[in-house]
Amino acid sequence: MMEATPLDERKQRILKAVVSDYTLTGVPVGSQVLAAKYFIALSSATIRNELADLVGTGYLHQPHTSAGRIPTDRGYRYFVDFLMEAEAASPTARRTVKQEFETTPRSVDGILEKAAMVLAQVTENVSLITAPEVSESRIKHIDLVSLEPQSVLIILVLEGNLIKQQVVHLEQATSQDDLSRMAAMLNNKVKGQTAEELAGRLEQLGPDRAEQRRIIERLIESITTHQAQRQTVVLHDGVRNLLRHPEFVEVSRLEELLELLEQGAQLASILQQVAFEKDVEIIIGRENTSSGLRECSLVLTTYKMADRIRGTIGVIGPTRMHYGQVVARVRLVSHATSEVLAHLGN
Amino acid sequence: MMEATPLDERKQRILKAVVSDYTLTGVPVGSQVLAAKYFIALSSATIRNELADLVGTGYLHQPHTSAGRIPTDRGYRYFVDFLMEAEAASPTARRTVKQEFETTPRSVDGILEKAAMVLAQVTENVSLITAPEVSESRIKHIDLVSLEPQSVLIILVLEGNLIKQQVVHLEQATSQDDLSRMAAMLNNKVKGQTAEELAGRLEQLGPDRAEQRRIIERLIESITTHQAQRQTVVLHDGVRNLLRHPEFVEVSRLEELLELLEQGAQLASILQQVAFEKDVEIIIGRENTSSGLRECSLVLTTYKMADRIRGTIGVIGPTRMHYGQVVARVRLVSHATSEVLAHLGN
DNA sequence: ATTAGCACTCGGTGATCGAGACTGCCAACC
DNA sequence: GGTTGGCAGTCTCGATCACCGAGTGCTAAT
Repeated sequence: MMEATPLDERKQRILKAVVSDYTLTGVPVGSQVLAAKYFIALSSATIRNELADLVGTGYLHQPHTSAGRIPTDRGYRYFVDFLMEAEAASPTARRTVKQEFETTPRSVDGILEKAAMVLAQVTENVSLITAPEVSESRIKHIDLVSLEPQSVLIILVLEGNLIKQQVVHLEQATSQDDLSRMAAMLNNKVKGQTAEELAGRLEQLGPDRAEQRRIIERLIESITTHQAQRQTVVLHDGVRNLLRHPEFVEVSRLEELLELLEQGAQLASILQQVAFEKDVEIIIGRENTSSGLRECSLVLTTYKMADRIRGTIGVIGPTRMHYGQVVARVRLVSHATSEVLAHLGN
Repeated sequence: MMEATPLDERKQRILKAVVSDYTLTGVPVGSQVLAAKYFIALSSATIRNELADLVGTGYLHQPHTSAGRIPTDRGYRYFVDFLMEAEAASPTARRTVKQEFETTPRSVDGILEKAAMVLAQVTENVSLITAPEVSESRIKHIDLVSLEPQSVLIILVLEGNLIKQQVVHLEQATSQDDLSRMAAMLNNKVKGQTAEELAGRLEQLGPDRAEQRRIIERLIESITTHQAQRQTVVLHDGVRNLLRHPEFVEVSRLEELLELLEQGAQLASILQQVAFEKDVEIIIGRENTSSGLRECSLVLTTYKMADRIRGTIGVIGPTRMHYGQVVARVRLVSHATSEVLAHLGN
């Protein structure tokens, strides 16, 4: 591995200029362009020397001998960590987000879908959103519907009007009337708890008729285990945006990426590992463990509901992206989404 | 437009051979290849004469003077209408479908998602499925949950354990207890009806306390109108499969297609127009009204639930596809899906 | 009606060449 | 010593060209 050479101020400015120009044009940046556009005071020869150093220390890459320079993953990393200036989201983007969020469905699902759509639109990349963990969500309402004598449909209404269903088989036949009574009782007991908390509360149900108790235990057990083993859902939108980026004319990259998106599990684990301390997390190129993301970067942050962090929201795009702008817009949509979710009520 | 020349038997055989060979190889088919592989008894010169006729009548196309022939949309149409032989789905495909459907979720949503996945896999194309029309589905259970004093969450459990939710605002505050009573009453009255039928049944509710009656009217009105204006949902899967087809190296085609898939409305209207008389409907290339589908074909059929046709299932792929095989596999998955849905119970 | 033969057309491949863009290096300069 | 102008060298890219081969259309013979 290259040693972590500290960069002097001029090298930093040059690196920054290379990243800026390259993200803008997509063409390797030469010393003359740099001298003309960014460093009027310096000659191209001087810049050449500096560029050679930056290649030597691994921040820049030279596709071939007579070409300009492009940033390496390491160069991008240095850029986003130290050089990138905070940008504000453009008025256009703000307006789009505002308009789109003016009318939203009154459910978490619908809001997150819309958020994915908007984020894809304003960043011109693929958006990603993890749905809130069901097991951490408070239960608002339970309903039990008899399907067959020994088969019950459990409906959970969670905070944010998120609805989850599951079918459970009982050992004994149970009528809809009995189920309704149990549902009424459960509603009093469990309201406002999470599925996780439910597991520990079994004892507090108090002595009831023994058979009902058995059934209720079965139902609660089903709820807790079912939700625990459920893998995180990742919504996405905007794949069409990728096609506009020249780095995806080679279809093989796209194929790997689509595979990741369509199966979802691997992405879920990446998104769940997002460090929550930082405001916005950026993962660049080969920093990704998935080989399909070698040429991509992720810009991720979190969103909240009821003042708790509930999920990850962000985008995936080519490594050559305008990080400042994307960060600003991801943050914008994240805040807007949290805001809308807050108004959903308890 | 070309006149509809009836093709003599030899021309038919040649057209069939061209389609078969071209779908297999992807290379324009020449007279020598045809003579060697398909018409040992004939010379290439004879075949050349026939080919020239077929070009003249619009069934074949010649990319340039010294190239072989490829089928036109018209050629494909003639092929699928008159020449295509019924194929059986391969044992591999059968096995895949069987295995995948062995464990399915006990809800329409989950089953259709799985069906989309399987169909994409066995046809190596993009699969499409329309969800059943909610307004035509029988209501199994209604639940009312108070969100805020004047705001109610309506939960409908439809046949197939399909759950639909909506939020409705009331003119007056209503307690959860009152809502629960109304829900119980509604459950007795509406069970087994469709949302469409509900509209006409208002009168039969009988004289109740006037205020409750008003609320119930409001709820039912909300259900019927809400469902009516809901646009059909189109599930899809397998976009990654398209990238394997050489016709999509040109990314612009892909972009149009993705746009269609991600917005969905236009596709929905196409799928809903599928003629139900025919077993399998095939739409070829420019027969499509959408410009994004100019180079694609659709192979569509229907699926059933509770012995009624409920939706469309099929694939979208390049015009150059192995129609016989795709038809067999679409039919296979359609039947398997209907079968699984039947076992969901009422 | 079929076919062998033949001249012709045209796309694809590979080689060649020149222009242009940059570099690296060196010597001169401040 | 850092900086700079100059220059030779390298490499990509696009255009041009010739050639090969596949495939055709036509004609005359069968």
